[in-house]
Amino acid sequence: MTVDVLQQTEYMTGFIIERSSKKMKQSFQQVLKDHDFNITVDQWVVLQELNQSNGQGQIELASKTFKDAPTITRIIDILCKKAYVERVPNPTDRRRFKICLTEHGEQLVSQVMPHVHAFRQKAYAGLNHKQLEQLKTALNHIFENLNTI
Amino acid sequence: MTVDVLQQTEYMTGFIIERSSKKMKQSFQQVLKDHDFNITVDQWVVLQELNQSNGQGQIELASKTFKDAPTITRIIDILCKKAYVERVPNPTDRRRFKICLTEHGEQLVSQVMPHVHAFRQKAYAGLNHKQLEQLKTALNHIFENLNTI
DNA sequence: TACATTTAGTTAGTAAAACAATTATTATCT
DNA sequence: AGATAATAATTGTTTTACTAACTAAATGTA
Repeated sequence: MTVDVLQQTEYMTGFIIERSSKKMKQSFQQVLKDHDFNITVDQWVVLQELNQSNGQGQIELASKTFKDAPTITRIIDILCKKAYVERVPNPTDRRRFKICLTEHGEQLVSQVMPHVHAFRQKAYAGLNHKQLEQLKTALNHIFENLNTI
Repeated sequence: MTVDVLQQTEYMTGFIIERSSKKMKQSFQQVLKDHDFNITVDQWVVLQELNQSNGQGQIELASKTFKDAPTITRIIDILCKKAYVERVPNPTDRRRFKICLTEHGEQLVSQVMPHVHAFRQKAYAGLNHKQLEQLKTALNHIFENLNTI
């Protein structure tokens, strides 16, 4: 293995990570569109996180979805307009809101979930548990390498 | 291994792919900023591709960088304003341009490259060649799973 | 040649990401 | 209590993603 080939390997890695990430987003967006769900993938990620833990503040949502506060503000704005969530004032801290799924939002989540499972089956087909674990380990390793202060 | 844990594994995988991809982009953007290179990561990707093969058309650039045509149009607009590239008319096809690095652009590329190499060393530290190959294989597998028509 | 189709690139509008700056509220610390 | 710092959320700006509609040029075909 020459140095040049190794450099090529490392060059391609960043591209391949970004490309697969983009493709997953594009592909699931197409699923949402095909079934006439009028939401984006990023809006879905927030809805799903609320479905797991309803009533979170925007800071917590930002952290769990790996988005920043302004992005969450705007996504919540849109989801409120669509009546999938509502900002409930937090009586113990008037800076905060509890972001809560509406009944309409809960219905949407339960309608989308089967398509999520089908999408994962398609995306990860041919990869066994060990391969998925190694994939996550390597990506988390890269993340931690770059997450230093 | 229960079904629930496997589902959890698969759930996290998409998040981890996106998170590491975002982190790489954010982290390299910080490198560019720290050294006062007034370009974005996406602009850099185009410059680097031109450095490898100068004079490509915009369609080819879009394909190689996994961006779409309108995005390439705007990135080229910006890079032209910054005088790093220029649109050279293609005499054999008047719809097309050859996108060419200027001398100024070539200088920028040669100044940025050392930081790219340092960034890769940091990002992939602790991962051996086999691990990087397996990482790429798994991600390409996912990409191909989703790339069907 | 004339007509339709394809291709390269641009333009416009909405959604999202990153960053900085700002406002309002709460917490902390003499 | 009063000044200061920290926190939650919003606003503004630039850039990118995606879609659709559009221009102009090239290609295919009757």
